[in-house]
Amino acid sequence: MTFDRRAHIVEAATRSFSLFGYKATTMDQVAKLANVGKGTIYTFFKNKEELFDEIVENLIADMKHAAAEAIEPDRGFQENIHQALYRMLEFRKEHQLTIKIFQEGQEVGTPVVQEMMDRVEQEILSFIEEKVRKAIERKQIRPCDPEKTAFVFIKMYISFIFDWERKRPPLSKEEIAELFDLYIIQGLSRSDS
Amino acid sequence: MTFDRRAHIVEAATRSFSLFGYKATTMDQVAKLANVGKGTIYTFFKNKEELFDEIVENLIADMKHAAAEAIEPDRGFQENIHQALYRMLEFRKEHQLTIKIFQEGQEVGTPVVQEMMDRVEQEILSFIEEKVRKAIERKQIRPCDPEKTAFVFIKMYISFIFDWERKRPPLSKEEIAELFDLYIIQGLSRSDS
DNA sequence: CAAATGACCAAATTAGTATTTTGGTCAGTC
DNA sequence: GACTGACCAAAATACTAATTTGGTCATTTG
Repeated sequence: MTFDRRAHIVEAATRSFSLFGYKATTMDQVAKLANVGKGTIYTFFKNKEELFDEIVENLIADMKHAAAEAIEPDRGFQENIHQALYRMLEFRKEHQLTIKIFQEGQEVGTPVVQEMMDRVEQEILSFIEEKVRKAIERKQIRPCDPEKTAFVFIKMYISFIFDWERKRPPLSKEEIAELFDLYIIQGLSRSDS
Repeated sequence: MTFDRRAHIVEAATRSFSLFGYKATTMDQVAKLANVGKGTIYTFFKNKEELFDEIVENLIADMKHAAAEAIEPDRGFQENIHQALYRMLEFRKEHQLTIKIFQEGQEVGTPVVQEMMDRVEQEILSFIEEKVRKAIERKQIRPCDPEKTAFVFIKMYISFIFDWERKRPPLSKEEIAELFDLYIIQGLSRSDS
């Protein structure tokens, strides 16, 4: 009957953070949701922030997993990058927890939450940077600074997925792939017909 | 002795908005700074927002002027776009009023101020969009959707000028020009040596 | 006796309120 | 009749009381 208490706590906290965000989640509430005395939480986690840390760590792992799944070795660099980036940002856009977190980080500005946002973004960056590095090695793309390149890729996708549709009809996944190809891969030069 | 009262008011208000932002600027203060009774302001402007409107309109005009100055017909499209975009974002970054406004819009979220931010961004977009349209006509670049293209240009420059240097050493004007050339104009395909 | 608990506490938040300030008006001045 | 500043309702702020919160630890429980 006595399930793994730690797992219960993490599960309950994940649900609460997803539903109410970081600030509005109280340790009392987590304890009740987890059917556990409040003190018990503190035998597994030093404090609220560390509990949140672990949950974000899980989230990042899930997101990386989703991105990795989107990649298929026999497809080209371009197609893989598109699938992976789209997947990660879709993830960020659809999962309750990321929605709440990014929202809270932006409008309330909780420092703990902002750190986590940065962590998530940094993780996406590393993932893409690695792919770019490999593509350069394999001469699939022109040589370039992998960090700046990954940075540009991500900023472009975020712009298309989040910013563009704040005042315009959203772009489909295919449209975004085309734009990525046109602007970043092909380039605008050479008006050859 | 009795200078143009309206001009005085605008001048005083500009100074106050630049110094304290929209919310923290009071009509009493503007009146005092302009050496004018408070009621007088309301003979020229319906309310605080309209006064602010006019000042932002001036700001936009100045910014467009700066951008237009950066353009020289005998230089290529690429160089001109770079100079114009850089100039506008530099303007936004250096002018007391834009700094205050964008800051207040972000952290306090005053609706009036956010509208103005949007207005400024929309204006930059139109300016660039027009340049892109002309470049396509003249076959200086590959055919493409001018709005999306202008959007990408701006997002990329904002990323490089504002976002990149939040956690990394800033990029020089030349570096940004090179990156713009590499990613958008040339493209990453074809690893020709 | 080790693991779990919840009453407990200082510190932080929030709710409630009195006070001040603000955008805007308009009767009166010059 | 252009201009003013005392005036007002509404909004913002400062202040305080009351509540809630993260975290602890003496006590209980299995």
